[in-house]
Amino acid sequence: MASYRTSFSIHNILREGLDSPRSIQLSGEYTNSELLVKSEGLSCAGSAHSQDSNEDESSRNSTNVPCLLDADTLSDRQSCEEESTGEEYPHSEKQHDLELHPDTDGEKVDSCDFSHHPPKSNKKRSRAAFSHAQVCELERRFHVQRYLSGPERADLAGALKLTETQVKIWFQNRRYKTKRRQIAAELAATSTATLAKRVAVRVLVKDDQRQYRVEDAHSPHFLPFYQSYQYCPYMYCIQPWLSTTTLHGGLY
DNA sequence: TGCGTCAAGGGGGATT
DNA sequence: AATCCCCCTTGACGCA
Repeated sequence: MASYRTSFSIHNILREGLDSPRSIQLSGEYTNSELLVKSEGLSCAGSAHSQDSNEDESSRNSTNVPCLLDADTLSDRQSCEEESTGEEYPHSEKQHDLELHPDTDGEKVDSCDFSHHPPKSNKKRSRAAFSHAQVCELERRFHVQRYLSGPERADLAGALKLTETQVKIWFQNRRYKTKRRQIAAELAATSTATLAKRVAVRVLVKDDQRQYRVEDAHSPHFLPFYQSYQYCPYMYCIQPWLSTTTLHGGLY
């Protein structure tokens, strides 16, 4: 596993946030000290992030919410202790480059400093890994508002030392991720309910006559139709709208 | 090594 | 034309 390191640290962010006029307090939603606590103590850890399904309009209007993280987001990143005590953050070369040239975009990948990891190919794409503090702040902001205006995006990008494009794409991906999870959850709920209510029944018919007694259907070899897909995947090809001539002696 | 996650690529539509 | 968005895919990465 490659560990990306730059001389850039959270303290740099925090120091800039404290010293520069572009304070980390972007829209009165959080303060420098809050970010300091979050970054050094990382109060976001283990918090019960609002589930995606709960990210409703009300959350957009809320202010000063604690820094929150998805469980998965938290889990697949380094521990807070690691990040908070270390002077350096994992960053890709691209990320480093983007920070050095905040106005540039993806094309800059090829001109990255690969002194630590010589490129195998000039076209090899590297994936930026945002720091825990950056993700934490992005998540917190996302929880407050799911869409950013141009100036808001610029402020957030500046505060987090990311490009506006990175912030934009992060919010885009985050919204899509939220939607996917919500759909998956709804699908799981409805399919469970549907399966409980509806059971597909196979009926063997020939010459308009049922070819078995009803009680036979309870025998193990009469699998429900949907179960038979598991064993006969090609069965989905059998369409119910096929002509009766075709299906006589077959399955309905 | 397969799989899940995630930042980014890119197509296509809507808006200005 | 520029910009944003959604949607899906790609490629890198980390983990069991």
